[in-house]
Amino acid sequence: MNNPIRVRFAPSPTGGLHLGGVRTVLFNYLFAKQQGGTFIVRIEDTDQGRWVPGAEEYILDTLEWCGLQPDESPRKEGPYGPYRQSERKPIYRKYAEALVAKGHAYYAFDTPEELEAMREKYKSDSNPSPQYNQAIRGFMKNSLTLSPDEVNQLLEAKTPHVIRIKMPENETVHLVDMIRGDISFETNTVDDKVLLKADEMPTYHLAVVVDDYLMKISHAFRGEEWLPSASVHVLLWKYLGWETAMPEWAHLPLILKPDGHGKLSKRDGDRLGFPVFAMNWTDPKTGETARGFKENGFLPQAFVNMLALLGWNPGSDQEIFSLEELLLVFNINRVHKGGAKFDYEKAKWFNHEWIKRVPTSELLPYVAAILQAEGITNGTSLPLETIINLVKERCTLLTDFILQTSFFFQTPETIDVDSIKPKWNEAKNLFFVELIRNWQLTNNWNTDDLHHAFQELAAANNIKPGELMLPLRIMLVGGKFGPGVFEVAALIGKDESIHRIQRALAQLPHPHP
RNA sequence: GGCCGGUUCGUCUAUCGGCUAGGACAGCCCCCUUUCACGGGGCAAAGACGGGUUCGAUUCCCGUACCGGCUACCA
Repeated sequence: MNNPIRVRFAPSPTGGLHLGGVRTVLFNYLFAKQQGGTFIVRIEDTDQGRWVPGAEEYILDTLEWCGLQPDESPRKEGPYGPYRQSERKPIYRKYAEALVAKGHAYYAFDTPEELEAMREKYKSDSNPSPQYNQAIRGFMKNSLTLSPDEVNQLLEAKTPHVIRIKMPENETVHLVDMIRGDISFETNTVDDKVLLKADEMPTYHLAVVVDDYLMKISHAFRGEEWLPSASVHVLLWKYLGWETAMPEWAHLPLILKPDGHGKLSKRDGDRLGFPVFAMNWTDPKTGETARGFKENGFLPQAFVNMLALLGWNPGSDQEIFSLEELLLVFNINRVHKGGAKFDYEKAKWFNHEWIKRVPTSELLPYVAAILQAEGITNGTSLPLETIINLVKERCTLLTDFILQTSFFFQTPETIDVDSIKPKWNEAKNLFFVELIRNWQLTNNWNTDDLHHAFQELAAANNIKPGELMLPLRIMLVGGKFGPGVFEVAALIGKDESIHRIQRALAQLPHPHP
Protein backbone atom coordinates (compact mmCIF):
# COMPACT_ATOMS: atom_id res chain seq x y z
CA MET A 1 0.00 0.00 0.00
CA ASN A 2 1.45 3.31 -1.04
CA ASN A 3 1.37 6.40 1.08
CA PRO A 4 -1.02 9.11 -0.02
CA ILE A 5 0.34 11.44 -2.68
CA ARG A 6 1.21 14.81 -1.21
CA VAL A 7 3.19 17.40 -3.16
CA ARG A 8 4.16 20.94 -2.40
CA PHE A 9 5.11 24.17 -4.09
CA ALA A 10 7.42 26.13 -1.82
CA PRO A 11 8.05 29.65 -3.10
CA SER A 12 9.92 32.44 -1.38
CA PRO A 13 7.85 35.58 -1.17
CA THR A 14 10.46 37.81 -2.73
CA GLY A 15 8.57 39.21 -5.71
CA GLY A 16 6.41 38.30 -8.67
CA LEU A 17 5.85 34.72 -9.69
CA HIS A 18 7.98 33.77 -12.64
CA LEU A 19 6.95 31.57 -15.57
CA GLY A 20 9.11 28.74 -14.31
CA GLY A 21 7.53 28.94 -10.90
CA VAL A 22 4.07 28.56 -12.36
CA ARG A 23 5.23 25.60 -14.40
CA THR A 24 6.57 23.94 -11.26
CA VAL A 25 3.15 24.49 -9.72
CA LEU A 26 1.49 23.02 -12.79
CA PHE A 27 3.56 19.84 -12.75
CA ASN A 28 3.01 19.44 -9.02
CA TYR A 29 -0.70 20.00 -9.45
CA LEU A 30 -1.09 17.63 -12.39
CA PHE A 31 0.91 14.90 -10.71
CA ALA A 32 -1.07 15.12 -7.49
CA LYS A 33 -4.52 15.62 -8.92
CA GLN A 34 -4.36 12.85 -11.48
CA GLN A 35 -3.77 10.45 -8.60
CA GLY A 36 -6.21 11.93 -6.16
CA GLY A 37 -3.37 13.49 -4.18
CA THR A 38 -3.02 16.70 -2.24
CA PHE A 39 -1.35 19.87 -3.48
CA ILE A 40 0.16 22.12 -0.85
CA VAL A 41 1.63 25.60 -0.95
CA ARG A 42 4.19 26.34 1.73
CA ILE A 43 5.70 29.80 1.95
CA GLU A 44 9.45 29.69 2.48
CA ASP A 45 10.00 33.04 4.13
CA THR A 46 13.04 32.17 6.20
CA ASP A 47 15.12 35.00 4.80
CA GLN A 48 13.88 38.07 6.59
CA GLY A 49 16.08 40.30 4.50
CA ARG A 50 14.56 39.30 1.22
CA TRP A 51 10.93 39.19 2.33
CA VAL A 52 8.77 41.50 0.25
CA PRO A 53 5.35 42.65 1.42
CA GLY A 54 2.52 41.57 -0.84
CA ALA A 55 4.48 38.84 -2.56
CA GLU A 56 2.73 36.00 -0.77
CA GLU A 57 -0.70 37.42 -1.59
CA TYR A 58 0.39 37.85 -5.16
CA ILE A 59 1.60 34.27 -5.46
CA LEU A 60 -1.63 32.87 -4.09
CA ASP A 61 -3.68 35.18 -6.34
CA THR A 62 -1.70 34.01 -9.32
CA LEU A 63 -2.46 30.37 -8.63
CA GLU A 64 -6.11 31.30 -8.37
CA TRP A 65 -6.00 33.01 -11.76
CA CYS A 66 -4.36 29.93 -13.28
CA GLY A 67 -6.95 27.64 -11.77
CA LEU A 68 -4.31 25.72 -9.84
CA GLN A 69 -5.78 25.91 -6.38
CA PRO A 70 -3.86 24.38 -3.49
CA ASP A 71 -5.65 22.10 -1.06
CA GLU A 72 -3.56 23.38 1.81
CA SER A 73 -1.90 26.79 2.01
CA PRO A 74 -1.63 29.81 4.30
CA ARG A 75 -5.05 30.78 2.95
CA LYS A 76 -6.54 27.37 3.52
CA GLU A 77 -4.94 25.78 6.53
CA GLY A 78 -4.89 22.00 6.66
CA PRO A 79 -3.78 19.54 9.32
CA TYR A 80 -0.06 20.24 8.90
CA GLY A 81 0.10 24.00 9.48
CA PRO A 82 1.30 26.56 9.82
CA TYR A 83 2.13 26.85 6.13
CA ARG A 84 4.52 29.75 6.50
CA GLN A 85 8.02 28.84 7.62
CA SER A 86 8.49 32.02 9.61
CA GLU A 87 5.63 30.81 11.81
CA ARG A 88 7.30 27.44 12.17
CA LYS A 89 10.54 28.94 13.46
CA PRO A 90 10.43 27.19 16.89
CA ILE A 91 10.22 23.80 15.21
CA TYR A 92 13.59 23.74 13.51
CA ARG A 93 16.16 24.27 16.23
CA LYS A 94 15.55 20.97 17.96
CA TYR A 95 16.21 19.03 14.80
CA ALA A 96 19.44 20.92 14.23
CA GLU A 97 20.44 20.24 17.84
CA ALA A 98 19.60 16.57 17.40
CA LEU A 99 21.99 16.45 14.48
CA VAL A 100 24.70 18.03 16.61
CA ALA A 101 24.07 15.47 19.32
CA LYS A 102 24.45 12.66 16.81
CA GLY A 103 27.67 14.14 15.50
CA HIS A 104 26.28 14.99 12.08
CA ALA A 105 26.37 18.73 12.66
CA TYR A 106 28.28 21.25 14.74
CA TYR A 107 28.15 24.76 16.11
CA ALA A 108 30.16 27.36 14.24
CA PHE A 109 30.97 30.71 15.80
CA ASP A 110 32.80 32.34 12.93
CA THR A 111 31.75 35.89 12.25
CA PRO A 112 30.94 37.06 8.73
CA GLU A 113 34.29 38.89 8.77
CA GLU A 114 36.13 35.74 9.71
CA LEU A 115 34.41 33.84 6.92
CA GLU A 116 35.39 36.53 4.50
CA ALA A 117 38.98 36.39 5.76
CA MET A 118 39.01 32.62 5.31
CA ARG A 119 37.84 32.95 1.71
CA GLU A 120 40.49 35.53 1.01
CA LYS A 121 43.19 33.45 2.60
CA TYR A 122 42.47 30.23 0.71
CA LYS A 123 41.49 31.79 -2.57
CA SER A 124 43.70 30.77 -5.46
CA ASP A 125 43.56 30.38 -9.20
CA SER A 126 42.77 26.72 -8.87
CA ASN A 127 40.20 27.36 -6.15
CA PRO A 128 38.50 30.69 -6.76
CA SER A 129 35.76 30.13 -4.20
CA PRO A 130 36.96 28.29 -1.09
CA GLN A 131 34.25 26.58 0.88
CA TYR A 132 33.70 25.85 4.52
CA ASN A 133 34.30 22.13 4.14
CA GLN A 134 36.13 19.23 5.72
CA ALA A 135 39.49 20.62 4.64
CA ILE A 136 38.84 24.02 6.21
CA ARG A 137 36.63 23.37 9.22
CA GLY A 138 39.60 22.27 11.31
CA PHE A 139 40.97 25.80 11.12
CA MET A 140 37.77 27.57 12.01
CA LYS A 141 36.03 28.51 15.22
CA ASN A 142 33.53 25.73 15.84
CA SER A 143 32.57 22.96 18.19
CA LEU A 144 34.90 20.63 16.35
CA THR A 145 37.98 22.70 17.08
CA LEU A 146 37.00 24.24 20.43
CA SER A 147 36.92 22.31 23.69
CA PRO A 148 33.50 21.36 25.11
CA ASP A 149 33.97 23.92 27.88
CA GLU A 150 34.72 26.70 25.45
CA VAL A 151 31.71 25.76 23.38
CA ASN A 152 29.44 25.75 26.41
CA GLN A 153 30.71 29.12 27.51
CA LEU A 154 30.12 30.62 24.10
CA LEU A 155 26.65 29.09 23.97
CA GLU A 156 25.75 30.31 27.42
CA ALA A 157 26.98 33.77 26.59
CA LYS A 158 24.52 33.72 23.72
CA THR A 159 27.32 34.15 21.24
CA PRO A 160 25.88 34.38 17.71
CA HIS A 161 26.43 31.08 15.98
CA VAL A 162 25.15 28.82 13.26
CA ILE A 163 24.79 25.07 13.02
CA ARG A 164 26.50 23.45 10.06
CA ILE A 165 26.13 19.96 8.67
CA LYS A 166 29.28 17.89 9.03
CA MET A 167 29.75 16.33 5.63
CA PRO A 168 31.12 12.80 5.93
CA GLU A 169 34.37 11.84 4.27
CA ASN A 170 34.73 9.54 1.30
CA GLU A 171 31.11 8.66 0.86
CA THR A 172 29.02 8.57 -2.26
CA VAL A 173 25.48 9.84 -1.94
CA HIS A 174 22.99 8.45 -4.41
CA LEU A 175 19.63 9.78 -5.30
CA VAL A 176 17.09 8.61 -7.81
CA ASP A 177 15.43 11.37 -9.75
CA MET A 178 12.19 10.61 -11.58
CA ILE A 179 13.38 12.60 -14.56
CA ARG A 180 17.13 12.07 -14.50
CA GLY A 181 17.57 8.64 -13.02
CA ASP A 182 20.45 7.86 -10.68
CA ILE A 183 22.63 10.79 -9.66
CA SER A 184 25.56 10.55 -7.31
CA PHE A 185 27.74 12.96 -5.40
CA GLU A 186 31.04 12.53 -3.61
CA THR A 187 30.68 13.94 -0.11
CA ASN A 188 34.26 15.19 -0.20
CA THR A 189 33.27 17.75 -2.81
CA VAL A 190 30.40 19.31 -0.94
CA ASP A 191 30.72 21.92 1.77
CA ASP A 192 29.38 22.07 5.32
CA LYS A 193 26.19 23.97 4.59
CA VAL A 194 24.65 26.13 7.26
CA LEU A 195 21.50 24.50 8.61
CA LEU A 196 20.42 26.97 11.24
CA LYS A 197 21.28 30.64 10.91
CA ALA A 198 22.36 32.99 13.68
CA ASP A 199 18.87 34.46 13.79
CA GLU A 200 17.56 30.97 14.68
CA MET A 201 15.89 30.68 11.29
CA PRO A 202 16.62 27.54 9.35
CA THR A 203 18.20 27.74 5.92
CA TYR A 204 16.36 26.24 3.01
CA HIS A 205 18.31 23.02 3.40
CA LEU A 206 17.07 22.25 6.90
CA ALA A 207 13.61 23.72 6.47
CA VAL A 208 12.80 21.84 3.29
CA VAL A 209 13.69 18.51 4.83
CA VAL A 210 11.98 19.07 8.16
CA ASP A 211 8.83 20.47 6.60
CA ASP A 212 8.61 17.90 3.85
CA TYR A 213 8.84 15.27 6.57
CA LEU A 214 6.35 16.92 8.90
CA MET A 215 3.93 17.64 6.07
CA LYS A 216 4.28 14.06 4.80
CA ILE A 217 5.36 15.10 1.33
CA SER A 218 5.56 12.06 -0.94
CA HIS A 219 7.06 13.64 -4.07
CA ALA A 220 9.29 16.69 -4.20
CA PHE A 221 9.46 18.63 -7.47
CA ARG A 222 11.66 21.67 -7.82
CA GLY A 223 13.88 23.44 -10.30
CA GLU A 224 17.11 21.99 -11.58
CA GLU A 225 19.06 24.65 -9.71
CA TRP A 226 18.55 22.55 -6.58
CA LEU A 227 20.30 19.50 -7.91
CA PRO A 228 23.74 20.36 -6.49
CA SER A 229 22.43 20.68 -2.96
CA ALA A 230 20.24 17.60 -3.18
CA SER A 231 23.06 15.55 -1.70
CA VAL A 232 22.81 17.59 1.50
CA HIS A 233 19.08 17.01 1.62
CA VAL A 234 19.40 13.25 1.14
CA LEU A 235 21.97 13.10 3.92
CA LEU A 236 19.71 15.10 6.20
CA TRP A 237 16.82 12.70 5.63
CA LYS A 238 19.15 9.91 6.58
CA TYR A 239 20.73 11.59 9.63
CA LEU A 240 17.37 12.65 10.98
CA GLY A 241 16.36 9.00 10.82
CA TRP A 242 13.63 9.53 8.26
CA GLU A 243 15.19 7.78 5.31
CA THR A 244 12.20 5.56 4.62
CA ALA A 245 9.92 8.59 4.50
CA MET A 246 12.04 10.51 2.01
CA PRO A 247 10.03 11.80 -0.93
CA GLU A 248 10.78 10.85 -4.49
CA TRP A 249 12.62 13.61 -6.26
CA ALA A 250 12.14 15.26 -9.62
CA HIS A 251 14.32 18.17 -10.69
CA LEU A 252 12.64 20.11 -13.46
CA PRO A 253 14.61 21.59 -16.34
CA LEU A 254 15.09 25.34 -16.39
CA ILE A 255 13.36 27.82 -18.64
CA LEU A 256 16.03 29.77 -20.48
CA LYS A 257 16.38 33.14 -22.16
CA PRO A 258 15.10 33.21 -25.78
CA ASP A 259 18.34 34.69 -27.01
CA GLY A 260 21.77 34.31 -25.53
CA HIS A 261 21.97 31.95 -22.63
CA GLY A 262 21.08 31.50 -19.02
CA LYS A 263 17.99 31.33 -16.86
CA LEU A 264 15.08 33.45 -17.97
CA SER A 265 14.78 36.48 -15.72
CA LYS A 266 12.50 39.45 -15.29
CA ARG A 267 15.19 41.58 -16.93
CA ASP A 268 14.91 39.60 -20.16
CA GLY A 269 11.23 40.38 -20.33
CA ASP A 270 11.92 44.09 -19.94
CA ARG A 271 14.67 43.91 -22.51
CA LEU A 272 12.86 41.82 -25.10
CA GLY A 273 9.38 43.16 -24.51
CA PHE A 274 7.39 40.27 -23.12
CA PRO A 275 6.10 39.34 -19.69
CA VAL A 276 7.97 36.94 -17.45
CA PHE A 277 5.61 37.11 -14.49
CA ALA A 278 2.17 35.54 -14.54
CA MET A 279 0.43 38.74 -13.46
CA ASN A 280 1.48 42.36 -13.11
CA TRP A 281 3.82 42.79 -10.18
CA THR A 282 4.56 46.15 -8.63
CA ASP A 283 7.70 46.29 -6.57
CA PRO A 284 6.68 48.00 -3.33
CA LYS A 285 10.11 49.60 -2.95
CA THR A 286 10.70 51.04 -6.39
CA GLY A 287 7.07 51.30 -7.45
CA GLU A 288 8.03 49.76 -10.76
CA THR A 289 5.54 47.42 -12.37
CA ALA A 290 6.60 44.35 -14.28
CA ARG A 291 4.04 43.25 -16.85
CA GLY A 292 2.22 39.96 -16.45
CA PHE A 293 0.76 37.51 -18.93
CA LYS A 294 -2.68 38.16 -17.52
CA GLU A 295 -2.57 41.88 -18.16
CA ASN A 296 -0.92 41.36 -21.52
CA GLY A 297 -4.09 39.66 -22.63
CA PHE A 298 -3.52 35.98 -21.99
CA LEU A 299 -6.30 33.57 -21.16
CA PRO A 300 -5.37 31.43 -18.16
CA GLN A 301 -6.12 28.29 -20.21
CA ALA A 302 -3.58 29.37 -22.82
CA PHE A 303 -0.97 30.31 -20.24
CA VAL A 304 -1.27 26.94 -18.54
CA ASN A 305 -1.33 25.08 -21.86
CA MET A 306 1.79 26.86 -23.06
CA LEU A 307 3.62 26.14 -19.80
CA ALA A 308 2.71 22.46 -19.88
CA LEU A 309 4.37 22.05 -23.27
CA LEU A 310 7.57 23.76 -22.12
CA GLY A 311 9.66 20.80 -21.13
CA TRP A 312 6.99 18.17 -21.46
CA ASN A 313 4.99 16.68 -24.29
CA PRO A 314 2.54 13.82 -24.62
CA GLY A 315 4.45 12.03 -27.39
CA SER A 316 1.72 12.83 -29.88
CA ASP A 317 1.23 15.80 -32.19
CA GLN A 318 -1.50 17.29 -30.02
CA GLU A 319 -0.54 20.67 -28.62
CA ILE A 320 -3.76 22.16 -27.38
CA PHE A 321 -4.77 20.85 -23.99
CA SER A 322 -7.21 22.02 -21.38
CA LEU A 323 -6.32 21.47 -17.74
CA GLU A 324 -8.75 18.55 -17.71
CA GLU A 325 -7.03 16.97 -20.70
CA LEU A 326 -3.61 17.53 -19.15
CA LEU A 327 -4.81 15.73 -16.05
CA LEU A 328 -5.51 12.73 -18.25
CA VAL A 329 -2.26 12.58 -20.21
CA PHE A 330 0.43 14.21 -18.09
CA ASN A 331 3.29 11.95 -17.13
CA ILE A 332 6.27 13.15 -15.12
CA ASN A 333 8.47 10.58 -16.85
CA ARG A 334 8.05 12.43 -20.11
CA VAL A 335 9.46 15.66 -18.70
CA HIS A 336 12.69 16.62 -20.41
CA LYS A 337 16.10 16.79 -18.92
CA GLY A 338 17.29 19.76 -20.94
CA GLY A 339 16.26 23.36 -20.42
CA ALA A 340 13.94 25.06 -22.91
CA LYS A 341 14.40 28.51 -24.38
CA PHE A 342 11.26 30.52 -23.96
CA ASP A 343 9.57 31.65 -27.18
CA TYR A 344 7.00 34.41 -26.78
CA GLU A 345 5.75 33.96 -30.36
CA LYS A 346 4.76 30.40 -29.61
CA ALA A 347 3.15 31.52 -26.36
CA LYS A 348 1.01 33.97 -28.32
CA TRP A 349 0.06 31.23 -30.73
CA PHE A 350 -1.35 29.21 -27.86
CA ASN A 351 -3.39 32.21 -26.78
CA HIS A 352 -4.71 32.79 -30.28
CA GLU A 353 -5.79 29.18 -30.48
CA TRP A 354 -7.59 29.48 -27.18
CA ILE A 355 -9.33 32.71 -28.12
CA LYS A 356 -10.60 30.98 -31.23
CA ARG A 357 -11.91 27.94 -29.42
CA VAL A 358 -13.21 29.28 -26.14
CA PRO A 359 -17.00 29.88 -26.29
CA THR A 360 -17.86 33.53 -26.88
CA SER A 361 -19.86 33.59 -23.68
CA GLU A 362 -16.66 32.83 -21.81
CA LEU A 363 -14.73 35.52 -23.68
CA LEU A 364 -17.42 38.10 -23.03
CA PRO A 365 -16.52 39.07 -19.45
CA TYR A 366 -12.82 39.46 -20.33
CA VAL A 367 -13.55 41.61 -23.36
CA ALA A 368 -16.20 43.65 -21.56
CA ALA A 369 -13.75 44.39 -18.75
CA ILE A 370 -11.01 45.43 -21.14
CA LEU A 371 -13.29 47.69 -23.17
CA GLN A 372 -14.61 49.27 -20.04
CA ALA A 373 -11.12 49.89 -18.71
CA GLU A 374 -10.25 51.56 -22.01
CA GLY A 375 -13.28 53.81 -21.74
CA ILE A 376 -14.74 52.42 -24.96
CA THR A 377 -18.11 51.57 -23.49
CA ASN A 378 -20.73 54.04 -24.61
CA GLY A 379 -24.49 54.42 -24.56
CA THR A 380 -25.11 52.12 -27.50
CA SER A 381 -26.59 48.72 -26.96
CA LEU A 382 -24.64 46.87 -29.62
CA PRO A 383 -24.56 43.12 -29.05
CA LEU A 384 -21.04 42.50 -27.80
CA GLU A 385 -21.33 38.77 -28.35
CA THR A 386 -22.06 39.23 -32.03
CA ILE A 387 -19.11 41.58 -32.33
CA ILE A 388 -16.77 39.18 -30.54
CA ASN A 389 -17.81 36.41 -32.89
CA LEU A 390 -17.02 38.65 -35.82
CA VAL A 391 -13.51 39.55 -34.70
CA LYS A 392 -12.22 36.82 -32.37
CA GLU A 393 -10.13 35.03 -34.97
CA ARG A 394 -8.29 38.29 -35.58
CA CYS A 395 -7.26 38.58 -31.93
CA THR A 396 -4.10 36.95 -30.68
CA LEU A 397 -4.26 38.66 -27.29
CA LEU A 398 -7.34 39.75 -25.40
CA THR A 399 -6.00 43.29 -25.65
CA ASP A 400 -6.31 43.04 -29.45
CA PHE A 401 -10.05 43.32 -28.95
CA ILE A 402 -9.50 47.00 -28.23
CA LEU A 403 -8.39 47.73 -31.79
CA GLN A 404 -10.72 45.18 -33.32
CA THR A 405 -13.93 46.34 -31.65
CA SER A 406 -13.60 49.98 -30.69
CA PHE A 407 -14.82 51.23 -34.08
CA PHE A 408 -18.14 49.54 -33.43
CA PHE A 409 -18.71 51.70 -30.42
CA GLN A 410 -17.17 54.99 -31.37
CA THR A 411 -16.34 56.94 -34.49
CA PRO A 412 -12.65 56.38 -35.19
CA GLU A 413 -10.69 59.36 -33.98
CA THR A 414 -8.43 59.27 -36.96
CA ILE A 415 -8.78 57.41 -40.21
CA ASP A 416 -6.08 56.30 -42.57
CA VAL A 417 -6.86 58.85 -45.31
CA ASP A 418 -3.35 58.52 -46.70
CA SER A 419 -4.27 55.07 -47.98
CA ILE A 420 -7.25 56.52 -49.88
CA LYS A 421 -5.76 59.71 -51.29
CA PRO A 422 -3.39 58.35 -53.96
CA LYS A 423 -6.24 56.78 -55.95
CA TRP A 424 -8.92 59.27 -55.02
CA ASN A 425 -10.72 61.14 -57.78
CA GLU A 426 -13.85 63.09 -58.56
CA ALA A 427 -15.73 60.01 -59.72
CA LYS A 428 -15.20 58.29 -56.43
CA ASN A 429 -16.15 61.39 -54.55
CA LEU A 430 -19.43 61.53 -56.46
CA PHE A 431 -20.01 57.84 -55.84
CA PHE A 432 -19.86 58.29 -52.10
CA VAL A 433 -22.06 61.35 -52.20
CA GLU A 434 -24.57 59.26 -54.09
CA LEU A 435 -24.10 56.35 -51.69
CA ILE A 436 -25.06 58.57 -48.80
CA ARG A 437 -28.22 59.63 -50.63
CA ASN A 438 -28.98 56.02 -51.42
CA TRP A 439 -28.51 54.97 -47.81
CA GLN A 440 -30.66 57.79 -46.52
CA LEU A 441 -33.57 56.48 -48.52
CA THR A 442 -33.23 52.77 -47.88
CA ASN A 443 -35.17 50.80 -45.35
CA ASN A 444 -33.28 47.56 -45.87
CA TRP A 445 -30.44 48.09 -43.43
CA ASN A 446 -28.82 44.69 -43.36
CA THR A 447 -25.56 43.18 -44.53
CA ASP A 448 -26.81 41.54 -47.73
CA ASP A 449 -28.95 44.39 -49.02
CA LEU A 450 -26.24 46.89 -48.24
CA HIS A 451 -23.80 44.79 -50.21
CA HIS A 452 -26.11 44.45 -53.25
CA ALA A 453 -27.05 48.09 -53.33
CA PHE A 454 -23.37 48.99 -53.20
CA GLN A 455 -22.57 46.68 -56.13
CA GLU A 456 -25.38 48.11 -58.22
CA LEU A 457 -24.42 51.68 -57.52
CA ALA A 458 -20.83 50.93 -58.42
CA ALA A 459 -21.91 49.35 -61.69
CA ALA A 460 -24.17 52.31 -62.47
CA ASN A 461 -21.22 54.62 -61.94
CA ASN A 462 -18.99 52.40 -63.99
CA ILE A 463 -16.45 51.94 -61.21
CA LYS A 464 -15.03 48.59 -60.18
CA PRO A 465 -16.31 47.69 -56.70
CA GLY A 466 -12.81 46.75 -55.69
CA GLU A 467 -11.79 50.37 -56.16
CA LEU A 468 -14.40 51.45 -53.66
CA MET A 469 -14.25 48.76 -51.00
CA LEU A 470 -11.04 49.88 -49.41
CA PRO A 471 -12.07 53.54 -49.17
CA LEU A 472 -15.38 52.51 -47.63
CA ARG A 473 -13.60 50.26 -45.15
CA ILE A 474 -11.27 53.00 -44.09
CA MET A 475 -14.11 55.46 -43.74
CA LEU A 476 -16.08 53.13 -41.50
CA VAL A 477 -13.37 51.28 -39.62
CA GLY A 478 -10.47 53.72 -39.75
CA GLY A 479 -7.89 51.40 -41.26
CA LYS A 480 -7.16 48.32 -43.32
CA PHE A 481 -8.44 45.75 -40.88
CA GLY A 482 -11.59 44.31 -39.36
CA PRO A 483 -14.49 42.14 -40.47
CA GLY A 484 -16.62 42.58 -43.58
CA VAL A 485 -17.47 46.24 -44.22
CA PHE A 486 -21.17 45.65 -44.72
CA GLU A 487 -21.40 43.73 -41.50
CA VAL A 488 -19.80 46.69 -39.79
CA ALA A 489 -22.20 49.11 -41.48
CA ALA A 490 -25.18 46.92 -40.60
CA LEU A 491 -24.17 46.84 -36.95
CA ILE A 492 -23.27 50.47 -36.38
CA GLY A 493 -26.47 51.64 -38.10
CA LYS A 494 -27.54 53.99 -40.83
CA ASP A 495 -26.94 57.34 -39.12
CA GLU A 496 -23.51 56.45 -37.85
CA SER A 497 -22.44 54.93 -41.18
CA ILE A 498 -23.50 58.04 -43.10
CA HIS A 499 -21.87 60.25 -40.52
CA ARG A 500 -18.54 58.44 -40.91
CA ILE A 501 -18.59 58.74 -44.70
CA GLN A 502 -19.40 62.43 -44.53
CA ARG A 503 -16.64 62.93 -42.05
CA ALA A 504 -14.14 61.12 -44.27
CA LEU A 505 -15.25 63.00 -47.39
CA ALA A 506 -14.48 66.24 -45.59
CA GLN A 507 -10.89 65.12 -45.20
CA LEU A 508 -10.50 64.20 -48.87
CA PRO A 509 -10.08 66.45 -51.91
CA HIS A 510 -13.54 67.31 -53.29
CA PRO A 511 -13.40 69.83 -56.14
CA HIS A 512 -17.21 70.22 -56.20
CA PRO A 513 -18.40 70.51 -52.66
C1' G B 1 38.62 26.44 -11.00
C1' G B 2 35.52 22.36 -8.69
C1' C B 3 30.94 19.65 -8.60
C1' C B 4 26.32 18.32 -10.98
C1' G B 5 23.25 18.37 -15.22
C1' G B 6 22.32 18.93 -20.44
C1' U B 7 23.19 18.71 -26.18
C1' U B 8 17.73 16.61 -32.97
C1' C B 9 15.59 22.25 -37.90
C1' G B 10 16.34 29.66 -35.75
C1' U B 11 12.73 27.98 -31.42
C1' C B 12 9.56 24.04 -28.77
C1' U B 13 9.84 19.01 -29.78
C1' A B 14 8.73 13.26 -31.93
C1' U B 15 11.78 8.94 -32.41
C1' C B 16 11.02 2.66 -26.98
C1' G B 17 18.57 0.23 -32.92
C1' G B 18 15.96 0.01 -39.09
C1' C B 19 15.22 7.30 -41.23
C1' U B 20 13.06 9.18 -47.38
C1' A B 21 14.59 11.96 -39.33
C1' G B 22 7.88 13.49 -38.18
C1' G B 23 4.88 17.74 -36.02
C1' A B 24 4.32 22.82 -34.24
C1' C B 25 5.95 28.21 -33.84
C1' A B 26 8.54 31.78 -36.60
C1' G B 27 10.11 32.73 -42.05
C1' C B 28 9.09 32.46 -47.39
C1' C B 29 5.59 31.17 -51.59
C1' C B 30 0.64 29.95 -53.54
C1' C B 31 -4.84 29.46 -53.02
C1' C B 32 -9.15 31.50 -50.49
C1' U B 33 -10.54 36.48 -49.11
C1' U B 34 -12.56 43.33 -53.39
C1' U B 35 -9.20 44.86 -45.96
C1' C B 36 -6.84 42.36 -41.92
C1' A B 37 -7.27 37.78 -40.16
C1' C B 38 -9.12 32.55 -40.22
C1' G B 39 -8.65 28.35 -43.34
C1' G B 40 -6.17 25.19 -47.21
C1' G B 41 -1.66 23.88 -49.91
C1' G B 42 3.64 24.19 -50.54
C1' C B 43 9.08 25.58 -49.74
C1' A B 44 13.24 25.97 -46.69
C1' A B 45 15.43 24.23 -42.16
C1' A B 46 18.32 19.49 -37.57
C1' G B 47 21.00 14.58 -35.10
C1' A B 48 27.96 19.12 -31.62
C1' C B 49 32.58 16.26 -32.71
C1' G B 50 35.67 11.75 -32.38
C1' G B 51 35.95 6.81 -31.08
C1' G B 52 33.74 2.23 -29.94
C1' U B 53 29.43 -1.85 -29.55
C1' U B 54 26.24 -3.70 -33.67
C1' C B 55 24.35 -6.51 -39.84
C1' G B 56 22.69 -1.49 -38.79
C1' A B 57 23.34 3.93 -34.69
C1' U B 58 19.97 10.22 -33.66
C1' U B 59 18.93 6.19 -30.36
C1' C B 60 23.67 2.17 -26.24
C1' C B 61 29.02 3.05 -24.10
C1' C B 62 33.54 6.19 -23.70
C1' G B 63 36.14 10.68 -24.66
C1' U B 64 36.21 15.81 -26.35
C1' A B 65 33.73 20.33 -27.27
C1' C B 66 30.01 23.49 -26.13
C1' C B 67 25.81 25.19 -23.07
C1' G B 68 23.49 25.56 -18.30
C1' G B 69 23.10 25.22 -12.94
C1' C B 70 25.49 25.36 -8.23
C1' U B 71 29.74 26.89 -5.60
C1' A B 72 26.06 32.77 0.57
C1' C B 73 24.17 32.69 7.88
C1' C B 74 19.42 33.56 -0.67
C1' A B 75 15.99 30.57 -2.02
